[in-house]
Parts: sequence; C-alpha cells; structure tokens
Amino acid sequence: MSDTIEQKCLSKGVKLTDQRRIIAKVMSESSDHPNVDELYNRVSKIDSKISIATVYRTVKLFEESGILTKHEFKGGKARYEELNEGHHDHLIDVKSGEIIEFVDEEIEKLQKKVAEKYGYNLVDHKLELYGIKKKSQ
Amino acid sequence: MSDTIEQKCLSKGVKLTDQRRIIAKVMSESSDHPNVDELYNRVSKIDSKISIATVYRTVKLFEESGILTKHEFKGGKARYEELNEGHHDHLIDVKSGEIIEFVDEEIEKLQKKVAEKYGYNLVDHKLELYGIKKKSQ
DNA sequence: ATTTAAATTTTTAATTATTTGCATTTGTTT
DNA sequence: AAACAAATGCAAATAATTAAAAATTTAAAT
Repeated sequence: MSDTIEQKCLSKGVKLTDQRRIIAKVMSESSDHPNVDELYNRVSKIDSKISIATVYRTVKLFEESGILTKHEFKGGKARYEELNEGHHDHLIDVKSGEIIEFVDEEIEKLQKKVAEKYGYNLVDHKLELYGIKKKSQ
Repeated sequence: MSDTIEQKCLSKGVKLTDQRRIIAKVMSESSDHPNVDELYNRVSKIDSKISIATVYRTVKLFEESGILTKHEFKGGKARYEELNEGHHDHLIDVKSGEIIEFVDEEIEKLQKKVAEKYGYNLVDHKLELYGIKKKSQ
C-alpha cells in the first residue's frame, strides 16, 4: 500500500477540506471498488452531513488530479479506485460481482502493438474479463 | 457482409413489425456504431412517426436475441453494432471519436488464459484501446 | 480582529439517458 | 367480425449525474 490519498493531494497541490479529507480517507481504506452510492454511505457514517453532491464533485476532482480512476463496468454505476503505480485490469465474477485485479505484461505489450499498427499512440485502454467461477474439484 | 438483421430475426424467430424492420434495415446498412439518438434520427427519415421508445425497445430486443451488441465506451451513450461471427475489439480515436475494429488472436488467447489462471471460465470480455493518431511522416 | 473576497458545501432544481405505464393501434385467432 | 394478444406512441417516471443559487467556511487583506 503506497501513499494515502491525503498525501497525494498534498504533493499534487489539491486543496483539502474536512469533507474531502473524509472522502479521501474512506477511499484509501477501501480495498474494493466502490460506486458513489457506496462511498456516500461509508462517509456518511463518519460525517452524516456530507452531501452526495460533494461526493460526486470530489471523486471527479480526484480523478482529474490523477488520484482516482473511474471504471464503468458493464451495466452498472461508475466505480472508483485509488490509482497507484501498479496498473492492472479487472476480472469480474458475473455471478457475485466480485472484482479481481490482474496484470498481464504480455497483453499490455500487445495492446500497444495493435495501436501502433493502426498508427496510434495508446493513451488509455480498458480490459475487462467477465467470468464464471469454475467448480473447484 | 453477412446476413441482414431481418434475416437473422427470421431465423431466430424474432417477430418483425414495420418499425422493427426499418430499424433493422438502418442498422444493417450502418457501418459505424450508432447510439440510440443517431439511430433514431436515421429511422425518422424513413418513417417520422417511429418513437424513440420503440427504438430503445427494439435495440434491447435485438441485443437480447443476440443480433446486436451494446458498447458502453467511455463517458458516452451506449452504442450498438450488428453482431456477426467475427468478433473484434475497438480502437477509439480520442480526438475524433472514430472507431477502428481489430482482432488480435493472441490477446484473445491470453485473456482466456488469465481467466483460467484465477479459476474462471471466460464468458465475456471488453477490450478498448484509446489512442491519438500519430502524425504521418 | 474585521472586512472582503474566494472557494466550497448544501440544498434544490435541471439534465441526460433510459425505462415504464397506459391508452391506442395493429395483428392474430376463432 | 368479435375477442385476445402483442406492439407502439406518448408522456410521465427513474436513475445517475451535474449545475445553479444561496449559505457557509476558509483565506487574504486591511
């Protein structure tokens, strides 16, 4: 676990307020990928006065500052995750909704290669695998 | 270009009405990936009485019947595309919005391998590359 | 320490994309 | 043709998100 979001805000010059600090803390302590609703519920437990509009604005601010990433998995609401050095993709259990993070360097390389082939510089990408857990025997 | 959507409906037992036939025709003749608005505009030129609710209902029906696929590219509205045998992924020009289709068998294989590694059967996946066109020299 | 200005938050209203309820129309069965 | 089902159009309802206005907090300047 690397820097907290609060530390990242400091080093990036993102101003912190009480509510932003709480949102930052909750996100930093979340090991899953909460959507705004879930995040709002968690911060509400710490300060019930925080409005959902602030949560929306803050995750957007953090995203624009490169502190969080937004995922738009199939058919659901946007989910947020702290952005750390180690990039990864996601494998989603279609039954339970569980999200597994993975990295595959080979796939990464091939993606870049595909973009190059068409004359593009790859600036972003999204890879999501949807799977069903195999019966363990 | 394979079967038209109308033919697919016949072979799959999806009932066709005048408006569905028009929507099917417009989709079959579209080589891009229209969103519902764009599709609605195109069908309106043929029959201005078709309502957007019908367009929504029809693309959903076609999707559930395995005739269309729905793409939820970053930050925009859902886009639809005719589903043919040849699966492919998408490279999106972040400046122009242009969408390029590509296939990379190696990536496909690796995806399956990753899912297996975590004990999953891959049932679906989404790979989108976002790129900026290189200056052609 | 007050005043002033700027930024942020809350509350509420507005938007956007999509879906649904319901009356009407169209199609099918008898 | 009457009766029933299915599909459509319209308008209202939802859901997620954003924006506007007013209130409050924070920071800066006197």
